[in-house]
Amino acid sequence: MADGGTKTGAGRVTIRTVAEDAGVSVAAVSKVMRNAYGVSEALRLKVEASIARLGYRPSVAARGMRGQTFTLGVLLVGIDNPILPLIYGGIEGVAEAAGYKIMVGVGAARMQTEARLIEQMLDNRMDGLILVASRIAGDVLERYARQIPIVVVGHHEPSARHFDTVNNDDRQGARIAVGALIDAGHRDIAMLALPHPEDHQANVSPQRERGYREAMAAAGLSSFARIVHMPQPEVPRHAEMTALLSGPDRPRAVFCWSDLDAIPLINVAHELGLRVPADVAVVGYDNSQVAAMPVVGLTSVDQDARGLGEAAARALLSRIGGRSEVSHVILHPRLVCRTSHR
Amino acid sequence: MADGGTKTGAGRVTIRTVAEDAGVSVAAVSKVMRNAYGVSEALRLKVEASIARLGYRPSVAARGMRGQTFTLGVLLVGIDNPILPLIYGGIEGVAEAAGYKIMVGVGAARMQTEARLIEQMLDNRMDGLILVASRIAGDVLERYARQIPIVVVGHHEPSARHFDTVNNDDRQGARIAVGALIDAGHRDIAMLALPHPEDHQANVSPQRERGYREAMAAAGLSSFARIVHMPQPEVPRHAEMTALLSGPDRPRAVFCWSDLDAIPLINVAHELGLRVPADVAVVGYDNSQVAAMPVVGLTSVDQDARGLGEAAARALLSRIGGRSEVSHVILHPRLVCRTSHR
DNA sequence: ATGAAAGCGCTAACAC
DNA sequence: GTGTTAGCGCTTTCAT
Repeated sequence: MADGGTKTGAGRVTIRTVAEDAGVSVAAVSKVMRNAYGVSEALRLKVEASIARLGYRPSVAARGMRGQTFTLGVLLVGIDNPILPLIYGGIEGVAEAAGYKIMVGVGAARMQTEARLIEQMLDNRMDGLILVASRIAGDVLERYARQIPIVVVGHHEPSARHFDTVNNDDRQGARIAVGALIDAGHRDIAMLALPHPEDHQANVSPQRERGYREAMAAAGLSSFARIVHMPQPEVPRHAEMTALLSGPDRPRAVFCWSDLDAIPLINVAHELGLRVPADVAVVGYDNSQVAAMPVVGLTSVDQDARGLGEAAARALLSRIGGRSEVSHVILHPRLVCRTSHR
Repeated sequence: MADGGTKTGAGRVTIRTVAEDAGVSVAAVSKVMRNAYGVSEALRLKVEASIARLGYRPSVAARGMRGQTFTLGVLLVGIDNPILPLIYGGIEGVAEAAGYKIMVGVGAARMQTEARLIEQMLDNRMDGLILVASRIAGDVLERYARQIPIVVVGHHEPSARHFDTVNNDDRQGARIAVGALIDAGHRDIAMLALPHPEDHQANVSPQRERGYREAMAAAGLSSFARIVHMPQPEVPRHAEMTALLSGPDRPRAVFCWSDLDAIPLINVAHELGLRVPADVAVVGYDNSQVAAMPVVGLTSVDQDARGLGEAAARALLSRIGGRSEVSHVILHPRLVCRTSHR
């Protein structure tokens, strides 16, 4: 392997180097590093001086072999979903303030990859894990949760007992979105949803479908209700969307499970010469940056992504701190109105 | 801390567990794990059976204390740049095929954060580092490169000696973009660039500025050449762009250093009632997903982001493998034509 | 309050 | 070809 290496080579400053420099024991240095109990002010000062002078940085690897690594693992499903940076920002803010580092694992939305990623984090001795928009089933997570504190964001598992969840109220968000469409005078409102998942109600799309149905029913519009499930992610959605908007029974309005599909839908409408919202109104979910662009002007549900991240980090830290009762946080979404729905 | 823990607790399967189960020494197991030289087929089979049966996974932390971790660190500046997922995909493909894991560090574009991130990766005993769009100065990197193999993507340091670089030819890309504008009949072509960096020519924007000037000069249009530098990232660019497009000497065409600014510019034009490209033509750089949307239709330079990632990973692996001569890879960009430039 | 020493799980010499 | 063993840098009892 490469020469350099961080290995024991000549230069590397270890806890022992510091101890010798400060004229104390390694145990003393260790205690100072961890703010442990039982160090005199004088000793702490000496040690801190040496640490600063030598530029000592503890090895996370060595730490991980016995104690905490003070590192949180964050699992992201792909890095192309525009909501992720916001969630991540929230996590980072809280974690950093508490003196924790973050390592990110990026997984395509394949379940197998995700499981590998969790194990990788385990192998790296993270102190805790935040799973964002994971697709892994609840019972599998319960098993992992026995090995490491876990918080899940964007996946509804209200009956989970050994890991925490943080979500926005997807049903409510959908009701708000559909309500806005109804208030704007639309009746023939369709919904664009993800393909049917195997593990029923845990994912966000099915939750939003429920909210959609509830809102339609409450307005006496159940007869208009229809949910179009997108084909698998591998299949291009373009054809499906074109079919939806060019058929004879084209809906007058569409509530999309996510901006990820709402924005392409607006583009398909544009291609077909349909005006938004005059010919077809659209509301999305996530209030992503692209939605806010004037040429798009997509009305969208904002789920306070940063708040989700912050709540997740707080939950994880309290788990690490010893809490064992489960915690399920639900944040309230709000609608951001632009030009696409009325 | 939390009960569970991955610590030595009851269950954890270590190399010793495997050794006992297989009836061999720990060294034997270690060798099998690393495909090291000198293990009989019979022994290897026994050990592999035990590993599978016990579900053994080596601790990266422990590995890192003596040997390689088989983990590559990837430093991303923010996760909101749409080109990053592609680069990442390229890195991951090559790394995975070679049996390496990846850990991602996410840093806002603040330089101090980046340095911290590098040290964090060092602390975690990564085998090598890929820095994507880093802003860190070359001499600082040279220093870090003595401790760990480093490859930099999207930062021109042709004279670097201890770390490798992988880039697209930003000057050429700019020349192609400006050439397309000239071919479309435009003469009054401005360029939108990043704020002037301290470390002159290393970043991509200044390289693209050079290409812009060269192309303008070659066409005898130097008198039209003008580069508008965006304000610092904290300041909203909106006002600056509005000023550019609404002044009396509004340019007829704009080459933008990145889609990141080209897309907002198109939106500003839209707000001002300007038609693109009839009133103002626009060409961007990076060929991001949003650029491809029909409502945007942005002509943009594609720098083969996935190829950059793959080249970077290959370079890093060969560094780790022992190469010590420096390697500077340059890929060739191509223009993707849409509706915004003619 | 401080330090000595026993590991943590693994790799890499070095014996056999 | 296989096993023994000495660390890697740190945390953590347990003496002092």
